[in-house]
Amino acid sequence: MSGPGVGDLPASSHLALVTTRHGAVLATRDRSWGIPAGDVAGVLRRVDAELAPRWVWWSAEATVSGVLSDDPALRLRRCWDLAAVHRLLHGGSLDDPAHVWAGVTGLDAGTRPTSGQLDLLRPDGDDGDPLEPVRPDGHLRPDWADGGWALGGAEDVGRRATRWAALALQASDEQGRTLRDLDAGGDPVHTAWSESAAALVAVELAVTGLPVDRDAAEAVVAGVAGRRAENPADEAVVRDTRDAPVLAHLPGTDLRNPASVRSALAAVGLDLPDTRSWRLEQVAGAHPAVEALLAWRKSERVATTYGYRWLDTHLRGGRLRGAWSGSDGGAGRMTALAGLHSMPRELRVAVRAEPGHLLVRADLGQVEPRVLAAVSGDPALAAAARQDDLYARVATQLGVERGVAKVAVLAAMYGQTSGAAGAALRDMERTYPVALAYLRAAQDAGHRGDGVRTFGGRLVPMWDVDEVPPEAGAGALSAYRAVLASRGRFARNAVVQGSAAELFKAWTAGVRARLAASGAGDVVLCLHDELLLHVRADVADDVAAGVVDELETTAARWARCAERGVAPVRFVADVRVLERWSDVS
DNA sequence: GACTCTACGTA
DNA sequence: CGTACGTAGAGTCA
Repeated sequence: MSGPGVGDLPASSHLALVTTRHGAVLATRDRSWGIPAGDVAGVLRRVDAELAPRWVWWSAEATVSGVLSDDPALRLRRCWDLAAVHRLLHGGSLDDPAHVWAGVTGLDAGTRPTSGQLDLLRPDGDDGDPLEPVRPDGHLRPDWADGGWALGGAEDVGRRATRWAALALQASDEQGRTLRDLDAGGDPVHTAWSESAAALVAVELAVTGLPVDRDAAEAVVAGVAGRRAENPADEAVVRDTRDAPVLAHLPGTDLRNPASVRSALAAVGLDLPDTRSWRLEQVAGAHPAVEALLAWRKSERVATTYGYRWLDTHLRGGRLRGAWSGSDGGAGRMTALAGLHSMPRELRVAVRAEPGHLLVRADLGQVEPRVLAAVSGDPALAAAARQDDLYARVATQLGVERGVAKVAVLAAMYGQTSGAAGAALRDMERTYPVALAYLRAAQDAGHRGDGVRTFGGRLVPMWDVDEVPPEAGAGALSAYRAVLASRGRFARNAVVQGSAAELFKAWTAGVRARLAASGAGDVVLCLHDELLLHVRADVADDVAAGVVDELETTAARWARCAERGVAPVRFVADVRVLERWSDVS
């Protein structure tokens, strides 16, 4: 068998893709094509270029990772990621085929069979045709759900892959129907597209990696944490050198044991409830040991987490790589391993464009309050969000200093009620009643234990809380109330943070599409509201302009939901062309 | 070895 | 009694 001819497929339609170690299968509703292993990347490249299908797969991770190892520059344009859409619709982090199929069929995933149960309870395997992935009870057979279908000879695997591809198409149709009926402020179907793109970006990011200059990185590490140790004994020498300045003030302290540090500080007259940095900073002048300890903490952080071991583990061939998730956590932000989301700013000087290339850094300004204005439909906050500096306008509207206004807005979104923010919050209630009511509704839902949905329709489920019996003591009761309150704060924040994540990913998906079309370069880092691109130097300025343009496209799409009470707001990005991430301009 | 606690880097 | 995430070291328990 060979790849499909161009005329064999309808353009711009859903096209299922399943990859195996023997090759791949493409399928429409009524036809399928097999592709031998060596041809997969080439055929996908050609079909994508000529027909621009929306590729349907169970997950980008399972389907595309292998293809990208053969052809790292392959950029498939549009996709429908069943796992990503499942998480959008149903929340949570479980998105394996068994859960996806349970979501599609409306079955309770908790009743799905597992391979263990199959062995124990059904020794005969008498649960239907082994060539049919769906059992009579509607669940996937465990040996299909866990990938067992892909084991065996090329012919058998090819047959099963064809069935698996057909099932993926069926699942995507059903997900699409559910999304179209979903009651959300935004556009769930479009969100499904961008969330699918984000899942693909996650796979691409793991392959592409962040360009890091090892010498520059090691120079930073050396300056902050000391030289590279030559052997385990030398390791102790370097560590003692780091510790010495603090031990001069607090002899005999185990710096890595918070209890030891706390009692050592108490011994010099500083009785603190804990030894966290922000608390130490409050008493910085009280004793020279505090300053030494703060400096030590910084260098110890680099030494243990972002030092030579980190570089040796994750930096290869000038690229720092880690696994990514396109939507993780409660609100569906992207996450990254290998410390890619939390490397200290000091190390950004080592993130450097390769020869002939430049970085394009773009970060969204004040994105969460702008998102709040849009999704809540608050006219006054939206008016502020049409300004370059939202907080300045809020300050005018509240009649306070800009700094106070910023704290008040952030406090409202995070659910803070104490301190100076508490007072400013009352002014917020008066000035932005619609936005505050929106936040309160989310908080109330979370408090009750009900899930909330983001603008794009992502379900953010709430966790269960053990009820306390009526005769419970005051302590148990207040602990219970505290847990309910934390659930409320989480929900209040999730509708903003999650919707902002959707805006970011829609923007990122568009930027990625432009990069793919022009061949200008790659997305190399996604940092919640900041994008880092690595592009050919000769087109860097064009790419930067495209990034701004793409943000306007994304914002306009959001504004099109205006008839549903969504306020048109402006989203702004600071876009710069740089050699090093740390560069100011 | 799995788990919790403390701590801290990023947004 | 301000949100989310990932990583590491020390301690606890088995």
